[in-house]
Amino acid sequence: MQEERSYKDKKVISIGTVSELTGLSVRQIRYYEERQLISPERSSKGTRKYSFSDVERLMNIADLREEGVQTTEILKDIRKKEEKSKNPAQLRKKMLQGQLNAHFQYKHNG
Amino acid sequence: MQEERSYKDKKVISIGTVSELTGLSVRQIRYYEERQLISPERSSKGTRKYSFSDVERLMNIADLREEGVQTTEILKDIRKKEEKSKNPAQLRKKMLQGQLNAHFQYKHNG
DNA sequence: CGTGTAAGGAATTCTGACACG
DNA sequence: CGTGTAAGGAATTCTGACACG
Repeated sequence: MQEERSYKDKKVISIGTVSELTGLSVRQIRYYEERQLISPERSSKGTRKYSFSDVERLMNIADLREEGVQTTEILKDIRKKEEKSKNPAQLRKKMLQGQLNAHFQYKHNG
Repeated sequence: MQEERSYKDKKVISIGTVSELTGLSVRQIRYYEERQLISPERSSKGTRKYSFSDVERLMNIADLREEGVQTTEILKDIRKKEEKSKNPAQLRKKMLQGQLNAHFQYKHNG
């Protein structure tokens, strides 16, 4: 419905609410922005506004940080993922490759 | 995907942002709550939180108010609509009736 | 590197109330 | 009835910085 997508990406949530939603401190959320892991928008008065997508991404970041992954590494991961989603042809190719791998593995094991 | 639905109904937007999104004043938004046209949640510290659904409803309310419809009437409208969406069988019946009406009207006019 | 905290200021939100109509 | 506004207080958000490690 296209409308649904816009809800997920619309930046309307303030940092305090994001903090509650993710369990991260306000300080952490601002720091991840400094490291370019997220890019909130600014409201007319300068307060940060986040989308549900941002919240999800922050939860991923939180998980990775708990595993000890540094923000620099996380940034690389994010860039890889974005590259993929911007190149559907390449994505399909990789998925096909995955299926082929699974296929041959099945034959070998069977 | 079920997830999408949750974005639309999750109450995370503060009143100032809702005001920007709808063009209504903060005073108006609070008043419509007093008249039971909307029911935001309260955050841990007592601030009102709205969902995208609430924002949409407020835009409808704004349109009706501009036409001069009083809040009491708007409340009735809302209750009617909610009744319908809670009774799918009745809803289908009404839609069928609508189709029948359109059919006969067509025959008469043609 | 990643995060806590105190600092000072600006803007938000809340409630109850008075005003106008 | 519907909405604006001033009032006083509490909580939020912002930035730049110092601290620890």
